[in-house]
Amino acid sequence: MARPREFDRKEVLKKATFTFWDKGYEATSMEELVNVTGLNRGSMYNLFGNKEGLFLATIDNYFDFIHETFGAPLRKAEGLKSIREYFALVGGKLCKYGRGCFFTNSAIETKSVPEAVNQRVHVYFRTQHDLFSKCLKVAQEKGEIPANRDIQQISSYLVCLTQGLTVMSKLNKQTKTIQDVIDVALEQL
Amino acid sequence: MARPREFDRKEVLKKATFTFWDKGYEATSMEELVNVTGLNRGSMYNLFGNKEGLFLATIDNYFDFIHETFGAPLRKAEGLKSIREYFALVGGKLCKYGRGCFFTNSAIETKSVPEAVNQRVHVYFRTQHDLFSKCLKVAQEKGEIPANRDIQQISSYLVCLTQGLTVMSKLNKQTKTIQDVIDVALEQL
DNA sequence: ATAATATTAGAACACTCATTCTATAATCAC
DNA sequence: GTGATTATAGAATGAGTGTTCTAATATTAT
Repeated sequence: MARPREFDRKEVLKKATFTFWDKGYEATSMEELVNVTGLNRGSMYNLFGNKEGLFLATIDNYFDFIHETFGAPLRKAEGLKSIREYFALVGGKLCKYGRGCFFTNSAIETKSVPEAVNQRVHVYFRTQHDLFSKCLKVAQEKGEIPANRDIQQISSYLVCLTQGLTVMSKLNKQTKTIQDVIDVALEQL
Repeated sequence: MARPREFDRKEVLKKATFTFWDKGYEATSMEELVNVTGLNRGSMYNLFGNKEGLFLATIDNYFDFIHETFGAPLRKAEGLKSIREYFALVGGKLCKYGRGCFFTNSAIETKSVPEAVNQRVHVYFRTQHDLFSKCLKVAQEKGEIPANRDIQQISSYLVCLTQGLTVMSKLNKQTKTIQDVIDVALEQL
């Protein structure tokens, strides 16, 4: 039998995620990742293969985080209430972390990032769109929004809103501005 | 007297701008910039000092481009009409180029980009906010929007919308989706 | 204790990066 | 022409990159 690991894969991944999320794929060096995780270089390559593999792992890790944290209100699909709850949550967290969204950041960096990451980013935004659609459908059944409104259109609008908020949170850290935008944006629903 | 230049500074800058705009600061090498501009390495450093200087020059060049192209309808300040015109223009160009907005991309890359660039990015978004405000004020005077609405709030919302569209144009190149979002977003104004 | 396996620390490698330097060629005023 | 100046082509530099390798150390079942 062999010597057991001295580190926790989850912990390592978490630290790497924050680093990539903060600085992007290209600007983050393995040197820095080794320092920040405290993990040995060799163990790093053993665990994740290479920089691409590690980045993919952090993207997956982030997806799980998003799914748990922000997906929850949308999956309840209780109509407009769920959507308002979602944006309240997003607004709060965006201001708190000030890093924007890891997926959005990677979407902007699309030309440098491994192709597998681009695919996951697309899946994520499609998932988000679908979740909005389901909530809006319920809202329509409840009579919260007019029956003649195009749900796909509004879903795209809400995806756009999320991405806009994401960028703003990297520029302007004032919680009030983010909250103002959410208020105006959801007024019409 | 000395030998005259064989290149046009404006042309060089244009090519460099597209490259940085497309790939970002960190992922673009001087090697590539030398190839893409056709300019000699030495002349490059003579003209712009270093990579930072060149990037700053492209950011300024891009600002002028934006100011001329997209600023025009907003500076007319004819109320809601100007704002609708602006988003029609933005929607069209975003889809056509598929590069997003150079300022937004740089805002996301904020940690790697020279500090002077971050300052310019902030100035740009403040300018955009102010232009929206002026248009909305006129709209309010004309009675196009209710007198009790908060203009600063709506301006922030429109800035957010622009940034969201920008990100979407890098993800989804369908013109229809972009147009759909603009339609929904401006419905309430 | 021994054998087997894993982790560690860090040297080594090949490559790319931004930048500088050198030598040559081209242009102009005189 | 001469001399001054500048562009050009590309070699050279030194630091940083992702990755691999080596040797030593630690752990555990037997």
